Parts: sequence; C-alpha cells; structure tokens
Amino acid sequence: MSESTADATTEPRWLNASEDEAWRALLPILELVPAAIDAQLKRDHGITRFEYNVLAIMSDSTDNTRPMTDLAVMTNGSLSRLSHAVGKLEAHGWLVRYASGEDRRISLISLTEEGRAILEKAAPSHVEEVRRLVFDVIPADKLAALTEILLPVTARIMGDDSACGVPQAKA
Amino acid sequence: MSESTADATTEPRWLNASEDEAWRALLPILELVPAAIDAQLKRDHGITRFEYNVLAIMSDSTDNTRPMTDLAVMTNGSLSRLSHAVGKLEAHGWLVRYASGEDRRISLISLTEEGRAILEKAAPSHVEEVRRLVFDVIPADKLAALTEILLPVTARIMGDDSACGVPQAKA
DNA sequence: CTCCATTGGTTGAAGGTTAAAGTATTGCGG
DNA sequence: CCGCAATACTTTAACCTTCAACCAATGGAG
Repeated sequence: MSESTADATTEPRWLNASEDEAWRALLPILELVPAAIDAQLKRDHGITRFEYNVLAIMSDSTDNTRPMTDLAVMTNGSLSRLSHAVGKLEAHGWLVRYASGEDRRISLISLTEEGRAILEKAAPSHVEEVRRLVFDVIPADKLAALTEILLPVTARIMGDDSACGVPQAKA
Repeated sequence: MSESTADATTEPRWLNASEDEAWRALLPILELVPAAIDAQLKRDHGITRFEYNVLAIMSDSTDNTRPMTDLAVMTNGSLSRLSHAVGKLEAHGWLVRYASGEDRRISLISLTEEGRAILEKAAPSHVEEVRRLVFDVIPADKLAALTEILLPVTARIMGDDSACGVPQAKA
C-alpha cells in the first residue's frame, strides 16, 4: 500500500515560526497534564485516569449499564484495553459483567453501588487537580476562544479513523 | 499527612459550563494526539515518541553530547525512564553512553551518526503527522491566540514541582 | 439444517513506564 | 585518612497498554 502520511520524495513542510511556538507550548501539556492527573488518581485512589473515565461514563449511563463496545467508543480505548481495565474494576467489585440475553456475545457492564461510591469519593480531588493544572491559569474570558480553536482538532482526531485508538478491520 | 489538592470538608468547585466545554474539547486531544503520534513513529520507525524526543534533543545539543540528568529535564522524563530508553537506543547503536572524566558518576550521552540518520529519516513523517493532527485544522491567524492561552498552562505544569514527571527529593 | 464468515469479546505475551531498592562515586566533617 | 551522607545513575519488579491469536455466538448462503 502507498504512504498516506509522507512521501519521501517531496520536501517536508517544516513548522513555521508561529506553528513551532504553538507546538512548543502544546507538547509539554500533552506530556505532563495526563501524567499529573494519573499520578493524583493513582496516589489518592489507586486507579488510573482511564479507569476513572470508565467509572464516570458508567455513572452517566441509563440504568448504569452499557455494552463493552459502546463503552470502548466512549472512552476512546481499544476493546482489549477496556477488557483488562474492566477485569480489574470487577475484581474490586466496582463493576459487574454479564452476558446480554438478546445476544450472548455482548458483555453488558454495570456500575455497582461500591463503584459509584469510589467515583464520588475520587471526583472532588480530580476536579480540583484539573482546575489547578488548567483552569486556574486560563482567564474566564479566554475559554470560549480556546474551545473554538480546539474543537476542530478534537473532531479531526476522533472522526479520522487513521491512527485512532480503535483500529478498524483490515479493509 | 494533610491533603494538599482537596479538602473533603469543603464543597468541590465543579466546572462551570464554559470550563466543561473546554475540558470536553481538550480531553480527547490529551488522549489521542500522543497516541496517534506514538503509533505513527512506532509503525514507521520502531521508536516511541519519548525516544524520538531524546534523539531530537541530542541532535540540538552542543557536541551532540549531554549528561543524563540534563537530558531527563529536557525530556520531562524521570531518570529511570530515560535510563531504560537510552539503554534501548544504545543497543541500536544510535547513542553511546560513557562516564565523565571529571565526575565518574555522571553518564554522558552522545548521538552517533546512525542516531542522527534515524532522526533525519523519521523527522519528515513526524512533522507531517503533527500537521495532519493539529495544524491542518487550526487557522493560521488563531495560532498566536492559542499560544498565548496555552503558555501559562505550560508554565504551571513545568514550574510547579508537585506531580511533575521528575519527583523531587522527599523534603 | 449445516457450513462458515462475521461479530463481540477475552486472553497471553511483549514492550514501555513507574516506584522502590541498589550501586558506585564524590565530598565533607572530624 | 576514615566514615558517612549526598549525588547520579541503574536495576528490579509490578503494572498498564498493545498486538496478535483465540474462542464463542450469530446470521445468512446453499
């Protein structure tokens, strides 16, 4: 198959000055913000950011229940990653897993009371950390501008299926 | 010891509407942009984003040489992480490691010709990927605004030593 | 009804990251 | 010069994520 991202024969389009400046500001954020959030959740509650997101999404789901594939899409994670994570959360008694009656291939996940309790215990310090890292240093009147700039990027990486978290079937 | 990030007795300050909107735009970016860049580098060149950054920083260093601790700071990585990564890169012959003459505890790292070659081979497709994911969908006249908003966040997470990549000594 | 490709999910091994413990060198107090 | 703390890494083990292989259930085609 042919190269989609780069062609060795054409001169690469390096970043210009303002792009480079933006990239140097963004790169540490991509590196350190997730790391800091992970560290806080791990230290104070023994869970990863991914597991926190699983619990958070489950608690927003109707009947606190969702099929695996659905949850994988919502978390931007692969089915495999989710399966491992759900295994751990289930071992803690925070989630239960059972086969759907209609299609027994489908695994339905439900948040337990204990799971909800953990989430509610972890949520305040998590928001506080997000605030400390991000919103404490962004003036309120700049938020709309930031969102407007970021949304197309978000749309791009989520809509575009090349190099997304969930690999598509070969064809 | 007391809680530094949150106090269980006070009502948490949840995100307001515009903060929540910004967070929902930023979260997938924090999750997927590093993943996509990692996937591209791994697939096309067999290296991680962290290793790419190590090579890139080394190639910008005077005499292509730097001590470990220095490099750890530049990469926002722990010394341990760096030691593992350098081990792999050295095994490939892209870096060499040798004790400093002045202080033999210090490991000096040097980029080899082969290392530079790999970097120069990987760089074009890497920039192309960054462009595709980020700069393709941000209008040029918004870049300055974006940088201005992000820089304080970058400063916060790098200057602030709580929850940074490099853990400080106990006191 | 039987075969079989497809769908939905799980599992195991490999590789990267982290936290904690370990090693070697240095420098300083006495 | 000796002992000891501090410095600069390195190593080990545990954990998380990914990749590839696997298994079970389903839905047609014949």
